[in-house]
Amino acid sequence: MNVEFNPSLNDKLFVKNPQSTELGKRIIKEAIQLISVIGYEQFTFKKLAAEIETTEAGIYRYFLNKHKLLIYLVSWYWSYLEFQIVIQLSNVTNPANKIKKIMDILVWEDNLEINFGDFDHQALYFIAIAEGNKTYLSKDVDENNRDLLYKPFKDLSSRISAVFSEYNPLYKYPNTLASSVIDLSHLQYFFMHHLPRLSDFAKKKRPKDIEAFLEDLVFKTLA
Amino acid sequence: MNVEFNPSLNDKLFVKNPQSTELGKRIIKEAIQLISVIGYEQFTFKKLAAEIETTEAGIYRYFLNKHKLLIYLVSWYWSYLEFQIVIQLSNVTNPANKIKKIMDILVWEDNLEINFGDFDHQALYFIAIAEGNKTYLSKDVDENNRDLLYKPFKDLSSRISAVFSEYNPLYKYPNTLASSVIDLSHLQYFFMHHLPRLSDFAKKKRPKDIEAFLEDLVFKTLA
DNA sequence: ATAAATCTAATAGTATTACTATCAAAAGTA
DNA sequence: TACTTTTGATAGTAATACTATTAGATTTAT
Repeated sequence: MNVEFNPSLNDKLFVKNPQSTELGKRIIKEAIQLISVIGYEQFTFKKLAAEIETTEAGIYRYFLNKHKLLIYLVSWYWSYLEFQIVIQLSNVTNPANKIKKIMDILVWEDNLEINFGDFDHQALYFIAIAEGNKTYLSKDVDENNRDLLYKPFKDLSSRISAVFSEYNPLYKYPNTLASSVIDLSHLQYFFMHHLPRLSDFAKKKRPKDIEAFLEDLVFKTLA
Repeated sequence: MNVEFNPSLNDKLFVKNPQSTELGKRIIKEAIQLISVIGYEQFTFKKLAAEIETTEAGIYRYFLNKHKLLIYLVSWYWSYLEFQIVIQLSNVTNPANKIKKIMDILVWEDNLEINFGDFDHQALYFIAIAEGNKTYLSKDVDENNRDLLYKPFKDLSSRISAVFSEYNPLYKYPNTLASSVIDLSHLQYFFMHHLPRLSDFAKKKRPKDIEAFLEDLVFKTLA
């Protein structure tokens, strides 16, 4: 199945909109591949340029630096998750079921039947896991925040928070719990694969176990 | 009050033990200052060398690169937290009180009356918050893990996990919950100050509120 | 249809970063 | 005194993170 999904990301993320040209789209597609393979630190515009057979300067025409490119990719991912939540919750009325659905969306299996755009979704998921919080854990966080670069992340969090409040209007920390759950869905996936002693799921490495942990945590906390 | 606390950190973290010489100790002290001010990305050995009036090469004699130096600093911090837990829990018998004490240690006020070593403890706390997970969110995580570089973090997590299991031996995910709580204690401090919509404490910015959130979360989850 | 304007690509640079190597002076130690 | 360790100073390299300039291609205006 193939549906259109084109989130309108903040202008300040790019010099020139990569969705507007063929080269721009190739930059996005190959950047996802390359970052997921070699990691953000080892990733350079020069290496990316070599992959897509253009020049460094060609990429600078689209993105000011690699940090903005990372924020662009991860923002796309947050928007995508929010969109998933909106459509998958559209015909669910029971708040408990909504929460279960959200946990299912946050923790992936590679069970995605709907593909948006021509790129490797799982690679983008891995980028969100391993590099996602580098988008804000930097000294320019306040400036970027003023430019609204983290809006997709906050929108996602707010939407989850709203469901938590629907389930229990008296719970005092819905925003904190929502941002925590998003973060943990990634962190525990990483620990499960790389730092087993920090996890209880390292033997079987089943994403479903992380989902169970998060569901248990959320339902008990909201009870 | 001044007490000795010198964790013996893994040999592979450094080329030459910085605790063994005066210059080494100055490197640690000023690195903490500099990283907390300009952030890990902007931090370079050249800038650090300028601060302490030595040369770049002088610092390379102690640390292979800035990533190892960061892991060194953060490892020191994990060891320090574990030590705090050990001493502060030594005369507490009630598991619930132990958990409260742990949350209190994880979330700081600048209420530290005991100082170990000659450096800015709060600056190191800020480094742990903003840069801590960059120590493992990198492509060399598996190699570093084989070299046992993350042992202090895991030891801390295991100790907390053990208290959770003491409180409720039937809880299925003590390790996951422990590593989650450590991470969240930092993440929510960061959100509270920089990304308010992701937090419920941005108005008052009181660390005690984060502590209350975590306590509530842990006790309900373990119940 | 042609000139002007604009958009894109390619080349060539620079400053900084992340190192490595070497050599000699100073200081502490046996 | 000799020996080892520590520090300092200098110099250099490869890679990174950009910037500036120009030429070619494409679009638009007349």
